[in-house]
Amino acid sequence: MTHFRPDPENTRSRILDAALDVFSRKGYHDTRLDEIVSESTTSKGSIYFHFPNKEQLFLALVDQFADLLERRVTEAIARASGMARVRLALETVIATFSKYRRPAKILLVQAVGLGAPFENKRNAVTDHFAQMIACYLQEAIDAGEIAPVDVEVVSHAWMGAIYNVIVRWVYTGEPELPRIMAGLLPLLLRSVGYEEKIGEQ
Amino acid sequence: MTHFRPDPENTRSRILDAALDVFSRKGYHDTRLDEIVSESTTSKGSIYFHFPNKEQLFLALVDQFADLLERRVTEAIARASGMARVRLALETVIATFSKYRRPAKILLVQAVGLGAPFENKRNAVTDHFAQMIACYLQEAIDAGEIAPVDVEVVSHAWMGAIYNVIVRWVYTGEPELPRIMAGLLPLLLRSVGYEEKIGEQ
Amino acid sequence: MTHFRPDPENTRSRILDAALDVFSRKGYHDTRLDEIVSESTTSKGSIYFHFPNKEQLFLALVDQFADLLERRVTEAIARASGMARVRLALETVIATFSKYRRPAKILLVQAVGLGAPFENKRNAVTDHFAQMIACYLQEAIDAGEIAPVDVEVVSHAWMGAIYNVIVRWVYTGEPELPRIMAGLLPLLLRSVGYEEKIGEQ
Amino acid sequence: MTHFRPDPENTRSRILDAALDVFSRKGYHDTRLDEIVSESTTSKGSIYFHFPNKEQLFLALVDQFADLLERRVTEAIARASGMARVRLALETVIATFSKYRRPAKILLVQAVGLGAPFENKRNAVTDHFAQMIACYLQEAIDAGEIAPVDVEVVSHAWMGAIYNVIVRWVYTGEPELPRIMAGLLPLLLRSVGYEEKIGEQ
DNA sequence: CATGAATGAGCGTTCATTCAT
DNA sequence: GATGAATGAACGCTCATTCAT
Repeated sequence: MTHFRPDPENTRSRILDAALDVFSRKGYHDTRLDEIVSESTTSKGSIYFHFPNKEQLFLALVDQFADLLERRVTEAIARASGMARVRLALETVIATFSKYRRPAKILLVQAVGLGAPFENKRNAVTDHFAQMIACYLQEAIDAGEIAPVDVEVVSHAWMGAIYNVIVRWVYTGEPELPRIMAGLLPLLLRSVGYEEKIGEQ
Repeated sequence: MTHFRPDPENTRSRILDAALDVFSRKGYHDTRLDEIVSESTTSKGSIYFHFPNKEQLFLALVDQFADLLERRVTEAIARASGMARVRLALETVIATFSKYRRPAKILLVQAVGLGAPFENKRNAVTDHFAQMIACYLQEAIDAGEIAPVDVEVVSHAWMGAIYNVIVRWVYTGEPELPRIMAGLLPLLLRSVGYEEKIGEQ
Repeated sequence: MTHFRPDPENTRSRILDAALDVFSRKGYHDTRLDEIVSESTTSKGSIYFHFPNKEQLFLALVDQFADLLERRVTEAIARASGMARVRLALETVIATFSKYRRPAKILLVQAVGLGAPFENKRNAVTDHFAQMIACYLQEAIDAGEIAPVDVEVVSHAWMGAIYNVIVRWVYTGEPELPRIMAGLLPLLLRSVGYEEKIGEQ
Repeated sequence: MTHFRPDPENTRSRILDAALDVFSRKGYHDTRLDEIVSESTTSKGSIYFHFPNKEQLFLALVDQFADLLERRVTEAIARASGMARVRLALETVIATFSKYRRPAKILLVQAVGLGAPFENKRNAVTDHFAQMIACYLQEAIDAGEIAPVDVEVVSHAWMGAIYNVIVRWVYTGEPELPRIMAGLLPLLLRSVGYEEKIGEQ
């Protein structure tokens, strides 16, 4: 057999693309390496050249998306403060999940309930953003923008609220994104007694 | 002289107990039927006499807990109406998850990300309670107790909020249950503009 | 498929028989589990039910033969002493190798040059018998039957001499066993200055 | 300005050196081409430029050492005859094995038990020297230096004796070389009734 | 000549499921 | 009803070999 090499430098990307597709559709355990192989027009050997094993290939996808999420949020809140920053963080998380359906499904669904090496992954990402939000919330409380609340509980509740609505949207496509944006964000902010002024943003 | 005759229901229960224990600790895929066999002091054959296969054994546990949840909530809201009923429903869901740590873990974690035959299960349970809550919320809105909101978004956001806080508690034991109860419920109610009166249960 | 079970208790033996046959013909690495499966009229699962892995299956054969060798020699020398005992030990080793061609090939050829878990096996067996012989030789020296020699060197040289002649016989069938018996034993005994009396034994 | 042009023989040697090292340490099957690559600071392609495949690379080492052995023995016995020639041949074989520990291990251990293409190799080398010795022995018998013996059995027994003592020394370093030299050679010669005169080299 | 990414046939091992006892 | 030895399809992973650069 001749080695068809249409774009030598991109083998790794082609693998990641195919893996993202198959993993997000079938989940970790129902994904066969052979499916990724054929979908990526590479070979088993290539996968194992670029990734140590199936698990690490999966985790590479999760990490890749977690990093993207982090970057987006960090950029978004760069010049904001107080509740505006909280709002931007939440908004960016929702928007990013919405924009990247398949990575979102991998992080929020397929990475759940796996064994020890994975389990912490989703929780780690969640905790990271929850802590970030808790921190900003506390600042808003200290600044007197909102009344005191249990920021730890609030931040994790918010992450869960976002996750669940997004997961449902990932699966069913409902409710439509505008409705989510319009309904979810005010709901979260209202839960800490922060009413957005009409016409803002 | 009477022979020792094993109580059939007893065997089935021993299997379910062992399955609950192992599944909740290791998850669906990392659980070997052999582990359930040894933990239940039964046999492979017994498991396959009482359950058609591994999948159905797992689902039996999920169903069992979903039914319990349903019963508890139904009882709790029997004589209430309006936002009081909403409050009771949420409260009961949280309380029941808290009381049954391992079944909660199975429903909220281990049943996630499995193949088609499973994932409908978790989503079905979630949807069921979300719809129930959406329905009661709508009544409260119609009754003028709270301002109009997107009940579909709200109910799924609430379920997610509860799930995530509970999942974290299942894993880490934090925050302590009283704090969850004190922090989460008011948060959810406040998110639809419903302030509990001081002193109210 | 129905489970054909002609002799339920003998599955393990059938596996060992087939393994002995295939391993002795092809060597450890060139033996495929599938070949043992078909030759044993069992299944892959059965092999892994009775043995933890390929390596241990192979070692079971080696150990089995090493034990047999030990037993034979021990019985043979039970009531002898001095050089007569030495002679009997050597004779029994040669005779047993000759009688069990395939196990001999496994121990003397196929178990050589494998990785760490095996390597010591052949050496261990060799050392064991060499030490035994060295011990008896020393007694014969102390008793004045033969002149002093380096018993450590002698015993290992003897084992090697026997091994090599047997290995050649295993491969080529030459020289014929009587010639080996007639030529090898006197050679070894003469090497320590012990001449057998004509007509003895 | 002259370009740096790698000496082709140098590359080939580096590969052989690395191969000798790794093969002698890990054996044929446990050696990965990648290990030889890194140890030789060359590349996969280089190995396949200089050798047709792994097997031939291994055999090149065996042949190289067999040739050396042959040369040494031939030189040593050039001007001798009768039992003196036999003694010199044996002595040179032992001395050469002792001097080249790693090649000896490859020939005597790692080349054993491999598939058809190899095992003829080790056996061929053994047979070659055995026949050479058998031939010289026969001459000594014909010349009346020693009593008649089965030269075929004797020569293979001798090779085995030497091999086994050397193999043990290769693994354990025991017994020390002088003891081997002092003990093994007289033992072999005595086995055919040839007593060295005191004071003789 | 040298390089190393790419290939893919091949194999050991797992484990849910079956069924004779 | 209970038991556990037996089954075999299925899969992750290895590694010698190739060849475009």
